[in-house]
Amino acid sequence: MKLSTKGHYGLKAMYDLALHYSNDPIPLKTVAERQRLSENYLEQLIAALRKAGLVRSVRGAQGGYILAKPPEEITVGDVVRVLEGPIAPLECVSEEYIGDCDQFNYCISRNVWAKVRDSISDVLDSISLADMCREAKEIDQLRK
Amino acid sequence: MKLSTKGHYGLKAMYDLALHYSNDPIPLKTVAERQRLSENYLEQLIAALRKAGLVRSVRGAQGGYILAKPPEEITVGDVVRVLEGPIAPLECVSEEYIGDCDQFNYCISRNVWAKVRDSISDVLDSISLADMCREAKEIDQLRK
DNA sequence: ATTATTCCCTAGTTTATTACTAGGGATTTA
DNA sequence: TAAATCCCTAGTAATAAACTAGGGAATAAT
Repeated sequence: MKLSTKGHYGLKAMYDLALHYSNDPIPLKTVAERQRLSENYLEQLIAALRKAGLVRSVRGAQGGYILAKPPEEITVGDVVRVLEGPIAPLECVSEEYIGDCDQFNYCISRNVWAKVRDSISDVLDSISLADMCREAKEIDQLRK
Repeated sequence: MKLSTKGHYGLKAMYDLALHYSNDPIPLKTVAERQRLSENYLEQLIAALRKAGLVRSVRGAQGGYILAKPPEEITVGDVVRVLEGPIAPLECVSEEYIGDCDQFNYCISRNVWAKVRDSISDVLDSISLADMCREAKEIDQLRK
């Protein structure tokens, strides 16, 4: 029952872009350093996020990445779905499943995984990047 | 974001044992046939479940497996934890984590996965094998 | 113009895991 | 004693994860 690092790293990157959200693009190198991630690897992840329309890129010197929408309008679910594929603990509970499982319609254990999927989706879709930034601020307050 | 087949197959087997729960043990061969699983593979899974105390085994002819407790007292969470390890979308949100992540205490994305973990746990712990049997019966009723 | 910066793309690599298969031994009932 | 059954270990093929490496294309600053 595991996530890959893709979702985790990708979310960290998006969170970083949200924390520093402005009109100026942020170079990936900066993000990678701040979040301590491999830049080359992160490149691959953010490419997927760009193709999905969650970030915009600006090429050339002084270039970088910016969120395509304000942090309030991007949820963790959006990010995770791009990087990890559809949320589905098992293939056959994916919304996109076109399968050949002969027990499809009366598989009881399948119903269990469908419930799990729904609860994961609910959580991920209920948290925006802005929520994460807010939480970070609160934690910072408590420290002082 | 995937489960392995272990959890799925193992749950199917436990569900099968629950459906046919009585004083007599059920040979694994029967379970494997009914649930269409590889017997050899299932052996490995049920060995883990036995060591965890969820099923009892009876050796020799007329032997087989029986649930160690009535279906009401075994949850899906019990089964899944044995086969998939602790419920944790990421290592560092496992209860058992003894780690070296330097951002441990202020990693915001980690908090997200902790929420996911809790919601998965809630779902899995709220469903017993008996619940699954009941659901199967209801579906069967609707069909008639 | 040129150089430095940055995004962009693809291919290769290492390691681990998954999902088995295979086969033999131990135990018990008929 | 034979058949049924659990029990255990080792091997294996395929896949995916998590990168590394390196070069090309676009743009801004000089």
